[in-house]
Amino acid sequence: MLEVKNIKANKDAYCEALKKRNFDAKEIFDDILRLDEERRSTQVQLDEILSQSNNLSKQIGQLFKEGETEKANQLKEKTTQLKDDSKVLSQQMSEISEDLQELLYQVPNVPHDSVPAGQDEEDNVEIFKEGKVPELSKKALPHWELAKKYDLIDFELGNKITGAGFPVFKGKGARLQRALISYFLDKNTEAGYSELQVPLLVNEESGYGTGQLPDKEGQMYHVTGDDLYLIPTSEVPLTNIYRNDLLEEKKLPIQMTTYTPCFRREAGSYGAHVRGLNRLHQFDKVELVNVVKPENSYKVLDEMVEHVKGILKELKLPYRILRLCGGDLGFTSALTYDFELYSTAQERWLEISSVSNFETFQANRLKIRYKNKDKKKELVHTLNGSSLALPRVIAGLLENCQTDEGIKIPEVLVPYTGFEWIK
RNA sequence: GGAGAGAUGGCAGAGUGGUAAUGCAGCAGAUUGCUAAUCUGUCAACGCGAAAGUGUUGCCAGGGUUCGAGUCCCUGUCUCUCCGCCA
Repeated sequence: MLEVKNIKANKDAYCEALKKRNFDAKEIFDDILRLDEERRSTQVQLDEILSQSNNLSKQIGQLFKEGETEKANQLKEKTTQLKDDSKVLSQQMSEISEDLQELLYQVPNVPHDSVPAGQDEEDNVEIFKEGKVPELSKKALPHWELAKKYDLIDFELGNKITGAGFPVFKGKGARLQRALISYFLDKNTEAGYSELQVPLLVNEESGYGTGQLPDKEGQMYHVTGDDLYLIPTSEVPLTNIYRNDLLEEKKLPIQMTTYTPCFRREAGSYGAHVRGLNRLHQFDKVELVNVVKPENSYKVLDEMVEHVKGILKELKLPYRILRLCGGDLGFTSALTYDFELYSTAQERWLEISSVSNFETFQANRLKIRYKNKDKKKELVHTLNGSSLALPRVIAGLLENCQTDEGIKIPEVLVPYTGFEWIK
């Protein structure tokens, strides 16, 4: 959620920047500023009336004490009008605030200067590429075939237990996944992140805090019996840890990492591109969240990108980094880099990580602030990134590391898996 | 799941209808010849004001009664104790 005072100060610049997202903000900004004016003038009137009514109450109390019942009763009559007025005004006040809130929720984050204009993923800009795409033999298989051949993942079994998109990992497949989780968490804690374990179910308030609600309600599994939501990403519980907090400056930066399963309904996405591990209803992910001072956020964003690069480099997997264009940028993000792993057998790129700076957009909704040097309260910047989404890393790993003899496990993982080959 | 008790500022803790004591911590200022003491000020949100200031709101949340609610009534949430169940 954008801050009204910033919209006021930078209206034209924001409008221009939002065009990169193909979002026409002019009208909605006018409405927001108008409602903000209304809200303030209404508050002035309301405060005045309440002030009078408080004064009268005090007088009445005093008169009763002194036994001047008649005078007190006279004053009581005067409060009736004030009461009616204040009811009307406070009703107006809450309507205006609600309308204002609703409009603010509709405006996406203002893209960073470096974000290219564009319609969709076609317009994303590749900024980095690394790792050799292996030359595979004619016999190379996509990961779902490999998973079957080596009995690593059973997709049909998941259908039986739950439904499509809930695979069962088996044997070395399960072990490989566990190894990757441990490896990622170790890399993250080495880099200074503190490891947490968080709830997989969140309440409505948390959903609003990070922006999954109200827009993306249909993407989350809703546990109606207790009115809770299964997390679509651990960003939700992690970032909500600091909801409504006023942090001390010395506490920043806060760096958190966690491993959780993620649950997404993915309604309406079926077809060839969702085969195998490409798109699941339940998948594992190791996440990074940073809560930082505004002046450091872009430096931290770069560090996160370097950190994820380091992991992929060690795994020796071919990947590229994209700077997302305005049209592909998530609603809450100011700047996002996507990491894509090349899936050799499928001959396509798979998104395995997304690293974003939300600036104050989430912090404003979540009310995460800190006291700066001048003792002024200021919103923090929040950032998050995956490190990494497990199923697609496994898909790419299986496909890229396959040989005629079997699947060769990357060296750095061997201490975690306890085996070098899947044969 | 059943029964009972409770929820007040960063923390501790008073307050049963008249407008939130007090203590500790933190921060700021003053003062005293130094790891400290003492005194004063200092909660948050939203406004108004050029500023000094100043108004409103906030005692778990949401409603209600009242001229006036931390206090009374209704609903919900959470915590604690006991019982039941249980990895």
